[in-house]
Amino acid sequence: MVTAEPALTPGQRLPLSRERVLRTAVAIADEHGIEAVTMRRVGDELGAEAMSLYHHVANKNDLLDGVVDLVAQEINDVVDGLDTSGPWQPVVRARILAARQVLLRHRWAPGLLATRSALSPHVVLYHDRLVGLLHGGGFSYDLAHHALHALGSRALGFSQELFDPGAGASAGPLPAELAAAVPSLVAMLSEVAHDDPGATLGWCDDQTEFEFGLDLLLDGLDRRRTGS
Amino acid sequence: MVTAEPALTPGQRLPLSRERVLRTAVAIADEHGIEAVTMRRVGDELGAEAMSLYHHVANKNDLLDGVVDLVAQEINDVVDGLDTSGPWQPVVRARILAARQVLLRHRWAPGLLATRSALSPHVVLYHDRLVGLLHGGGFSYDLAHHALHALGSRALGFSQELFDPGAGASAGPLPAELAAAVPSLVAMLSEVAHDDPGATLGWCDDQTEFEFGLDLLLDGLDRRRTGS
DNA sequence: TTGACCAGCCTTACGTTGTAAGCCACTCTG
DNA sequence: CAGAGTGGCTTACAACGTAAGGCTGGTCAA
Repeated sequence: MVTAEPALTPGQRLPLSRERVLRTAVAIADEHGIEAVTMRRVGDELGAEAMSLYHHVANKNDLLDGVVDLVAQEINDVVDGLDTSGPWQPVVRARILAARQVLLRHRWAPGLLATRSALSPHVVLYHDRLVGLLHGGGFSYDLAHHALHALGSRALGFSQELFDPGAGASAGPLPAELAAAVPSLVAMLSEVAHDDPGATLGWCDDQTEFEFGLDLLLDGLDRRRTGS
Repeated sequence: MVTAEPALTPGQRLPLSRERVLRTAVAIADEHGIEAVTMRRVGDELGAEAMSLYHHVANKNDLLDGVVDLVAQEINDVVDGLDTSGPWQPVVRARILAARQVLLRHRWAPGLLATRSALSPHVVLYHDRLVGLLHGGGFSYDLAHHALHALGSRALGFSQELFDPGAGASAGPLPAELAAAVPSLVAMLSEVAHDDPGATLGWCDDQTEFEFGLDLLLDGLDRRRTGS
């Protein structure tokens, strides 16, 4: 039972709608992972047949696009409430970290975001506001443009980690024969106290590391801005 | 056990092997995209049946893991030939840009890399060498660890772009009603001369923008290293 | 030499997926 | 009241990964 429903006269069913379909898909993904989102499953959850969904979404691709946009909308709802006064850097930083918090509620979302080619209106909106803040903070549009590229997915609060250097410490050591071949990693991992394997966003992207990389970029951008 | 290739009498068929299966999968992906890589298709291409592949790969997941590792191996083959003398920063920079060149030959690879959870031995090797270079260049292991996280997928030569700010310029303007809602983006795009929509790596990640973001990170890391 | 074994191929079949096609029951509108 | 949506449902199909097992030729111990 995924959605709270208004009281209906018994026997009557709440009609489907694009909104309900998308929200149900998000709920399923939150609870069982994105791979559990199938047309039949979404239909089941709504007490309908898979084919009925096609009256509200064009196809599964469209459904996933809608799901992404819904998450992006959730991000915008959060960041629009943030204070935008003061120097650009803490403002942008807080905004990105707030977006990140939303994505932490939908761990499957970064992976989905990354595979969508169609541009979600709310993702575009998000970046528009970001450019506005940068420009208002003294960035030329040219530098703001570079900034968007440089931040990449970090602008929305996640980063792509291809391989988790901390996994060897927490999830058991590397396979022995591989460990012998990677002395620098072994040395690094034995020295790094990676004692907070807490909230990660997919690819060993814990909060501290995310903020480190983000600040590296923001500091660098500010230096480019002031021409120092 | 890798058997040397036997001289075949004409009409006889080259036997399958994990190596051949993986190389064929890479070839199919290069030519028709990663979604064209199905067990049946790989089998066809080898003149064999889909089920025969299972004698050489455990399942499709294993096949894709192998494909990723093959690409990573190709990267290692290239970067191992690079000069590693001199200051760390240009050495690492050149190495990452060389890795990028390999990925540009396999445009589907970044997307695949991003979805694999199992760690590829060659990806691990690549990062080991990178850590070695950083440490040799004056990084503490702790800072090197942060550096890996900060670079993320950029260490291997690509970046995750969720939305292409240049697409509006090259692929026709945004939908009109959306354009009206994003004044900052419109202003930015009208000012930015985005005249080289050439070699991109998936998500509007052209060479200039990639290098801009990379240098931002490398400069920042060097500053952290020297404690300035 | 012979017989057991087995690696490496093939065939058949099943469950799951997205979705095309079409039926039917409403509710509007002319 | 006729006709046209609108929004459900049923049926059916092709493509996918892969389980199960058959055939065949080569290897090797007895």
